Amino acid sequence: MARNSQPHHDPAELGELEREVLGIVWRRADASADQVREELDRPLKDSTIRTVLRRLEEKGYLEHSLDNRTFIYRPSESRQRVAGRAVQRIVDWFCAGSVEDLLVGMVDSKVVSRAELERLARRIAAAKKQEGDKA
Amino acid sequence: MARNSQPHHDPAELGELEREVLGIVWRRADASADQVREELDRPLKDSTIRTVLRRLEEKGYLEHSLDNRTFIYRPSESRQRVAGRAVQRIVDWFCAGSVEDLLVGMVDSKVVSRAELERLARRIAAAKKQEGDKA
DNA sequence: CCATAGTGTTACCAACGGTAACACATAAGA
DNA sequence: TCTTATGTGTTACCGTTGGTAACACTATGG
Repeated sequence: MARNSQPHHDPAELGELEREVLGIVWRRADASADQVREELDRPLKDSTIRTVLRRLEEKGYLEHSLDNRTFIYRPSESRQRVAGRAVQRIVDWFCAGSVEDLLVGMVDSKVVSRAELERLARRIAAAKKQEGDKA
Repeated sequence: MARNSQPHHDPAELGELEREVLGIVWRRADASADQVREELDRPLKDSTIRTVLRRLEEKGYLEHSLDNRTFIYRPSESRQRVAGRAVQRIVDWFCAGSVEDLLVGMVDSKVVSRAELERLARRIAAAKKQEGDKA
């Protein structure tokens, strides 16, 4: 299931290399296969990179345009957005849909540092205030 | 990588059925293979369930004890804790380690409802106050 | 017209997860 | 004691996914 026809892809099902490449494209905002390869530590063949890029596009993470017969890939979505959905999935799976529950767990397991939590709370408050009335 | 010898397992690499089974054990707090099977909608063979349970134990999510030659499985960790680490991984991968960044993304993509955010902020504040001074 | 640089296609293999059969042990009843 | 039920251990098969790449094709620039 979920492997059907839903428009929204599934960030957890990215492999190591795919994540790495996607990360590079996100960092650079756009990239050709060659540029990606240059930013990789591992010495991978050109076809490898291109396969990964194509797969990422098939999965909906990237789009490409042409720059003079060279494919320029750009992210379809911000990494925050993708991350957000990934977290949503985790929440659904493991926390019965409750984000609070998740946060409690993160506090409990010290996944989040206290300092981070503090800034986080501030940030949330700000976001809430900012969007608080519309909708 | 990460498939090496680290003590901490990787929640994203659970399959559909594995998550389902793990969820059942979490809900029940403990369960035998038969009990798990009864709670599943799908009609799966006994050996299937047991294979999944064993794999979950190998991956570190479950432990078992004997109740009169029957294996009783129990979670090794709370689901919140596992979820917490899963989120941590996502943050590392997609948000350069910044939880704030993630939260901003979640707000942005409306993954979290405003009501949830509100309760969340309250909860964080409470947790912060509660544990605020020790450590 | 040829070489260079890029794409499209196809493939191979290991690992994983879903699914299960079968063999083995042993407690419990006949 | 012999047998049956019940539960475990082992092994396997198969489809999908991801890492990796070769090779063929096309068109551009010299």
